[in-house]
Amino acid sequence: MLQTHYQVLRPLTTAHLAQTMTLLSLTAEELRQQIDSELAANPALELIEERRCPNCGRPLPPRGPCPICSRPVSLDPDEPIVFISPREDFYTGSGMSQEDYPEDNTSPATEDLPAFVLRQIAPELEKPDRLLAAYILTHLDEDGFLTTTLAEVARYHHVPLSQVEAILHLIQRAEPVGVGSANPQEALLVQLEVLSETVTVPALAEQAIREGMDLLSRHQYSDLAHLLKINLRQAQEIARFIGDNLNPFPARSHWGDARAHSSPAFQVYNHPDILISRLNDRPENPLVVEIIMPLAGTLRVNPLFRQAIHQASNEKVDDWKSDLDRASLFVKCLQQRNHTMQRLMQRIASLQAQFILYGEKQLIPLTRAQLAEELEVHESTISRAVSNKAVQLPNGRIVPLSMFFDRSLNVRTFLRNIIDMETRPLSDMELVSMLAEKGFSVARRTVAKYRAMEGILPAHLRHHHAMAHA
DNA sequence: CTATGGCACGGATT
DNA sequence: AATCCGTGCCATAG
Repeated sequence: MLQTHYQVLRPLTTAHLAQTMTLLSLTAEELRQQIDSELAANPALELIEERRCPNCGRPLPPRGPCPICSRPVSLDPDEPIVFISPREDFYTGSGMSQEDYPEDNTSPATEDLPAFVLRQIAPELEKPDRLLAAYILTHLDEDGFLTTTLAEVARYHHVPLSQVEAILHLIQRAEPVGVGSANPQEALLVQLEVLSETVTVPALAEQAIREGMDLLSRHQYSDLAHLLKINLRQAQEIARFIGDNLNPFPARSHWGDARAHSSPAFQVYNHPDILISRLNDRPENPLVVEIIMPLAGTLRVNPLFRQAIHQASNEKVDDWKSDLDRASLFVKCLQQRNHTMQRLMQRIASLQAQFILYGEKQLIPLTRAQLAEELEVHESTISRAVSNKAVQLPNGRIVPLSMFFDRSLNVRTFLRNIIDMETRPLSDMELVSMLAEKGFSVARRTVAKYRAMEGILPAHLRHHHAMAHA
């Protein structure tokens, strides 16, 4: 069913293997950078124009017909359609400029973020610094994060790094506070610092963000408590403070359209690397899985370059030849990455279709090792492919791809459910038997841990707030 | 005495 | 080889 036009599916050389592995573990965003630099460095590589399906207007995968329109009618409706989807528009890569901010969108503050910020800080800057600030501000994504590095800016403008740092310092402290940070963590730290000038903040909040960022975003409060050497309740208080007062995405216009459950829910999500939706949004249709290729068009070895090599002068010919080899290697590796991702997602989407459609209760336990065996690849291949990637589910939630391998998520969801519906606070022991009825055998101690993970207080501290459901 | 969190151990997973 | 996760044991709080 996968029409793969290339002969080589098995790495031929160690170079091939190494590069494929590297590419596999990159997110779409990182892949974009990799491709950009490769394209810039190698004249033998060529980007050919994007093809769109004449029928539905979608960008087409590198080869073959439109995966949606040309789908055989007889196709098994339970089998997801998986394909590589070139969508440059998802990324505000290197060439982004002001008009990327839509005018008609939301508050006046976001109508033109760079100008808005620049206005605030311009009075404090000399003219050359103002230019530098403007330059930095054009390298923000829609969450207000830097899409470049300070070192790069400094190099580009031939100024000392310290100067750039000073300007960024100003930018970050302008509204929206934290804008221009490299990542959510940095943004939170800046916000915390600014906040601490006016109000008192929890003593360990900074350490929590600095060292426990991932625990925080995954609601693993017990582990956070452990890390900070405090008790669970204090950890939850800190998390709550952070969730209430700080915003990991300072410039995000609508942040949290798919909010999670109870507590201060914030999740660190980047752009999705994979999109899952339902064909035409019709419930009876199969799932559509798009693996994002952050590129408008297709990469290939430039045939003209290949011809020209015969006329190359003798001293150049070796260089050209190596360019050619590199280019074709790169293209091959890219194809291999896509092929692996496609097979992987095909299998995952098929196995976890119920989860994708009906939620966390339906998640079936799945290990990377198991999948590796089925797909006949090495375990580490699956690991690389899964790590650092984000998936957008049909309901709009963006979750890490690793969630498909979460061994206990379904149990925890049931647990949450039981506690939501309880009429009197149930002890962990009672919860164990409730779960047993649902077919989960877990130890008492484990229930306690799951509770903590979900940020649910122990029985004697739970009261009844039967209402409060949206 | 009961309920729960800390710590640590071992097996599974990455 | 390193890390994660479920579990048992024990101390402590109520």
